[in-house]
Amino acid sequence: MKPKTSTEDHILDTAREVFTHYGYDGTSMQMIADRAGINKSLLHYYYRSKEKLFGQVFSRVFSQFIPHVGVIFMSDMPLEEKIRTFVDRYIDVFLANPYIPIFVMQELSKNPQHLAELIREAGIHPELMIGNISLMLNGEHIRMKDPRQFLVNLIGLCVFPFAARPLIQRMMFDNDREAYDRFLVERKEEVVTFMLNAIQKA
Amino acid sequence: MKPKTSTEDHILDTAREVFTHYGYDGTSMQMIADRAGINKSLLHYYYRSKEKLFGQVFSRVFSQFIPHVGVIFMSDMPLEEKIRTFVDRYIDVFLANPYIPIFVMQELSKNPQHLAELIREAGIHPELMIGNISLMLNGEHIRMKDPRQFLVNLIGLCVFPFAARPLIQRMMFDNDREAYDRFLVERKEEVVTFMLNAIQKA
DNA sequence: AATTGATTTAACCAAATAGTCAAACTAATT
DNA sequence: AATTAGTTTGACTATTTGGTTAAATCAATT
Repeated sequence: MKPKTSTEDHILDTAREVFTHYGYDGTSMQMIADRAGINKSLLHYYYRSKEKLFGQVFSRVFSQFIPHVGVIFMSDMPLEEKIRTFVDRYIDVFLANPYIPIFVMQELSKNPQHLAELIREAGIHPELMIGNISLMLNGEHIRMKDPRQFLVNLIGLCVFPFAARPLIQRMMFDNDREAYDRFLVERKEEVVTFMLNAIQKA
Repeated sequence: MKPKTSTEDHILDTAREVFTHYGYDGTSMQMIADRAGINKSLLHYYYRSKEKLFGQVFSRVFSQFIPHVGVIFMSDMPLEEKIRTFVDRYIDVFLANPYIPIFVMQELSKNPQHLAELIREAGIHPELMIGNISLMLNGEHIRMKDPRQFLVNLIGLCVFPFAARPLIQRMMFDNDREAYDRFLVERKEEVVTFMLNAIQKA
């Protein structure tokens, strides 16, 4: 009972799975076709080339990776709740799609040329975001004043455990997948209190 | 006036450059040969296959990526100095070899099979490290008790800005390379005080 | 100068790759 | 039943890939 457009979407979904796991160079059109259970020519029929297909996948995944900080930090929640909301949602995204962080960072590192376009395309306005957070950090009781350091710390604390998952899981958790998943969930609260303690004046 | 063994080493160095930037799949033997200014067959003469060559490169780079926390945290420095020393050295490694973080994480994510062997080979003993840090966090004035969360936070704060460099540099620094380099240096001190504030009891 | 061993090269091979194309199939319309 | 337009396939191509091999070059020793 697939809807009419199923094939095209099915290809995109499969391509996303394979590309995000193995990267652009590590993925062949044949792999995608096999995994999708269709003929390779169909990939070219719907998406003209590997690059085009990859482009579609990447811009989707990219907009998931870029945290829409603006929306959350623009609201009138108290600081603590802003941080908590952000951490919560962001970590959830990665729990559902574990390969996103490495994938995005690796591909961007290999060719950052289209980055400007991607940012525009995703409707992100970094300057606003920065200015916004700068205001927020202006309070009397806040130690940390640099919005950039704040953001890098906050995002890094969320992203890193996913990017380095194999390593950490093996070295610190006896390669026990479930134990590491529990760790990641506990981490939501941990990151929030960690951030709050760190930015407040002693 | 190259020393006798120059070719073999030259190949390994060049391979490291290319592999770390473009990844295993993104690198061809021809690329390495060209960049090294030698014939492709020489690569096979000295290192029998692409996998073997890559293996040598990876285990070298891997041992640079794994922070030798043990040595530093086993010493009798005061806590603050331990953290400062660690952050300082670790960030310096990446300032000198910017591609290491993404490279290691990406390749490990694609195939984590040899990880156990690599860890053994690098002479790392995670359990000792963990136990060690656990003791250190036992002080009355320390809030954070979980050595794993501590380590992931500490390492993540150092690694992330390098892994996500293209993104952060573009979004927060107008793609100004030098500005971002300054940011990274300032960050050494920032991370230290950030960590100290975060782990201490309010 | 001749011999010997290690180094370096050019020519080659089989497999895999992205991409093309015409033919076959499907389903709806006339 | 015939036509038509969209979909799917298998066969094909040109290029690139990792890898092999025999010949050429080089450097030291006799």
